[in-house]
Amino acid sequence: MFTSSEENYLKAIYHLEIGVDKGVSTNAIAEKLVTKASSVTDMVKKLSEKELIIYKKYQGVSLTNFGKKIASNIVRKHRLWEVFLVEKLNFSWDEVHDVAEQLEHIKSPKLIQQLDLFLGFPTHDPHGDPIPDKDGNLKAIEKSLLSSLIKNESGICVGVNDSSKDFLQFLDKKGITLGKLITVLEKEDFDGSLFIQIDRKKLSISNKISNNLYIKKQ
Amino acid sequence: MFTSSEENYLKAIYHLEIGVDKGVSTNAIAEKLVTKASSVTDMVKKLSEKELIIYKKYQGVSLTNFGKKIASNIVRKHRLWEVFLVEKLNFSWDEVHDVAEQLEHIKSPKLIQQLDLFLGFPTHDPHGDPIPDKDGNLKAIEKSLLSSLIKNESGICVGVNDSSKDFLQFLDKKGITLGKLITVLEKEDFDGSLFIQIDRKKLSISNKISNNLYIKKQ
DNA sequence: ACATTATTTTAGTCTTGTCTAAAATAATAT
DNA sequence: ATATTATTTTAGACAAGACTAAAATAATGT
Ligand SMILES: [Mn+2]
Ligand SMILES: [Mn+2]
Ligand SMILES: [Mn+2]
Ligand SMILES: [Mn+2]
Repeated sequence: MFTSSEENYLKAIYHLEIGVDKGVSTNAIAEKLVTKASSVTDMVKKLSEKELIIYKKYQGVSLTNFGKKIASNIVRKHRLWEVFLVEKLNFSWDEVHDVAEQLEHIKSPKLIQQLDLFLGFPTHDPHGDPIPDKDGNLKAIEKSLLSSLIKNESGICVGVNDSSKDFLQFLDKKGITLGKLITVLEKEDFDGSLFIQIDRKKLSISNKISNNLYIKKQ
Repeated sequence: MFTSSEENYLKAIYHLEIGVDKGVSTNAIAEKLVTKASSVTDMVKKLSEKELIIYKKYQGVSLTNFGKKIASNIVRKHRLWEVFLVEKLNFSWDEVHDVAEQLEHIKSPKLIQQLDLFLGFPTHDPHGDPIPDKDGNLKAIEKSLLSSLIKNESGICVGVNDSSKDFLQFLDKKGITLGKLITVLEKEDFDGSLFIQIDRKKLSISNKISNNLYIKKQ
């Protein structure tokens, strides 16, 4: 149906337009896809021709319903494959992304339907991100940034805001994984750092870390 | 490392040079890949530049050891994915090929290593074809065409020579699947057709069929 | 041996997706 | 209001991988 390149542009726009009400800028897409603005302009014209996005010169772009459907399906495939890699093939959560970037472009509706079944219809990927259903709907989980907790509050770790290898490996090193209970013992006002309890360990984490960890308050 | 297109050419040459001692012809490759001879000439020059094949004008081509390694690895991936689709995702043997054609190009050594483990190190794919190991070696199974059996001989069905959807679905319809015991009850000399027993059923099959079914004699 | 046919290669073109450099437009600052 | 800067688009080029048509070479038949 569509080329891998087209799919990657749709996916980028899908992620970029979340939570913003104006069009996604050419430069934003270029940065996300590590390409040049001129290349983006070219592709954006093609996607517009195919009614996947709305595009007016200098105005940025937004997905049509059709485009949204295609894009969310790529995200769905990406996240299902990530679950597969972690649950069935012993990958760790910092190893799955690059492979999923390839697998998400495999074309076979039956494959994804059966994979979904095989995995037991997961709703979230290994990073806590929701998996869209066939219609693109996603089950929003109520979550807050760890940095928003105050002293003596606690919650379960349910996701990350930054999925980079570096950050995920850092969390592993500190013993922070999804499902763990975190309690805020102290909060330093001057730098926003937290002194937390996780398992039997107490540790101090910077504001940069707590701004990238999602918690389900309890 | 290599593009999907390059990998497809290498795989085609790999399959075509089995059992022949002279170079694989341009036309043979073109036919297998459903492309034009001129396109093949172009690609063959590139692969030759990269030391994947030996090519001299008008002489046909053959894989170098390096090319053979790359090609057998694609075949390995193709067949492991076919096993996965049948064993884990409820695909039937006539549905797996097209998806495997895509999956074989996914680049991740860890993925294949873990898939192999997950599947229990299978040696053959759903069509009875051997799965090359990491070094390209394949475990040859002794097998004969069903058409070579004589009256009252029998054997286990271990593979197909034709993996087309049509043929595989025909076999399903007749209840012929890998692992089944087949006994030749009668052999007609004038058309080579066989009257065989499989399970409790007796049926007649044409020479065209028996020429595409591999049997392990017993 | 030579004419005919089949195969392979070359030459030139096209599409996709990228790039650089330059031009056009929009946003911002004085 | 105008100058400066930032963003976006256009123009032109390139590489990969395909194609058609024509030329070159090899194979075959008489
Ligand atoms: Mn990912
Ligand atoms: Mn993810
Ligand atoms: Mn196959
Ligand atoms: Mn097979």
